[in-house]
Amino acid sequence: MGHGLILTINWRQLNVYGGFAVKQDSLKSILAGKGLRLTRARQDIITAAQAMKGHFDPQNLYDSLKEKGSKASRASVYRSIPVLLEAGIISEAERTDRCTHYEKVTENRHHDHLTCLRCGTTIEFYSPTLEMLQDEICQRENFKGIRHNLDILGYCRECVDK
Amino acid sequence: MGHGLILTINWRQLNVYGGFAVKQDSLKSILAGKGLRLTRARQDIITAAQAMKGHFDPQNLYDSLKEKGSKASRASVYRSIPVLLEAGIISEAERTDRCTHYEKVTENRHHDHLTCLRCGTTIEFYSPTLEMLQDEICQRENFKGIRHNLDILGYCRECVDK
DNA sequence: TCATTAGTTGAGACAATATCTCATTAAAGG
DNA sequence: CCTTTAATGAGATATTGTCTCAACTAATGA
Repeated sequence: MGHGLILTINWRQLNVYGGFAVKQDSLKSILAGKGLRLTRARQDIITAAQAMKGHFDPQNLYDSLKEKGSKASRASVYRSIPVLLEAGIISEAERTDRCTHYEKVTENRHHDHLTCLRCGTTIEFYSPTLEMLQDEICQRENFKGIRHNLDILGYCRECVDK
Repeated sequence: MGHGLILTINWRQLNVYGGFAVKQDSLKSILAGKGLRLTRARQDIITAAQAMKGHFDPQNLYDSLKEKGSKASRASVYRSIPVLLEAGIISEAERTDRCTHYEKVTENRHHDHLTCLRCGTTIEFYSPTLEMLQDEICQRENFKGIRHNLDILGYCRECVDK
């Protein structure tokens, strides 16, 4: 499971995550393969998303764009999110009552989250067994799993006694 | 994991889920123990929640109340949801981009969901192994798990080829 | 280079969802 | 009853997400 799409793998190879630039031409051709264009707004959004630290929601991303002086609109941010998801640039981190949070895809592999109900801290974890188990469940139910969200809510070490 | 709280267990014992009435006195005393009152609005909301079939969101619940002629306001519905959750009367079913969906807690044990990205169908499943695995993960991370949400997104049997 | 085509955009309207305010009501316990 | 205080309803407000549409621009081919 995890990120799954072939496109994801290409993106991962194309992007150098230490702060280096993305190879524009290759990026462009991948988008082209999907009938998409690498426009200014899309570039700005991709750059901003890759510069985000930790979890962020669409509004955070928009704010960050404004800070950098980009003209990209809120609508474009929302419109780009499915693209960024499918391209493997970002992934869903957690869904709150308010909105969905995302995080950039880095060299880290897929992971799930423990979220503290008191202080809001999130602890990332990855369990291969859990991933396999989910694949099994999907098979059993004749379901083609694409991705998943597992959020375990509770209390972290610091908050458990309070 | 699953529902976890002591209060939940009490509720489960108090409520007869086949359509019988909730024992008002016990219910009241439990609320009292938390400094809460069993008001008319709260009663209506609890009754309505228990009468809901399948998944529902706050608006569905409010609509249902109006159908039954209750005066309870939308604000009260939103205000009651955390209470109903903690009391184990409802549980979170899934979070969409728009809002959170809930379902009443019945004699069915806790389960997770497979959600089809195309037609929106949800398939419920329960895996004891998966539950145990999560407990292990929590232990490993020194985290006190209270509840969790696992939503596997993908394509169901009918939609996988389309 | 220029013209055509079609995907994309920004702005703001709009819709949907959630929270807040506050005067009023009504439980609970004397 | 009376007091105290949680809870309420109504509507204002804030937040979040989608939609429309004229203008723009990337891609393509002449």
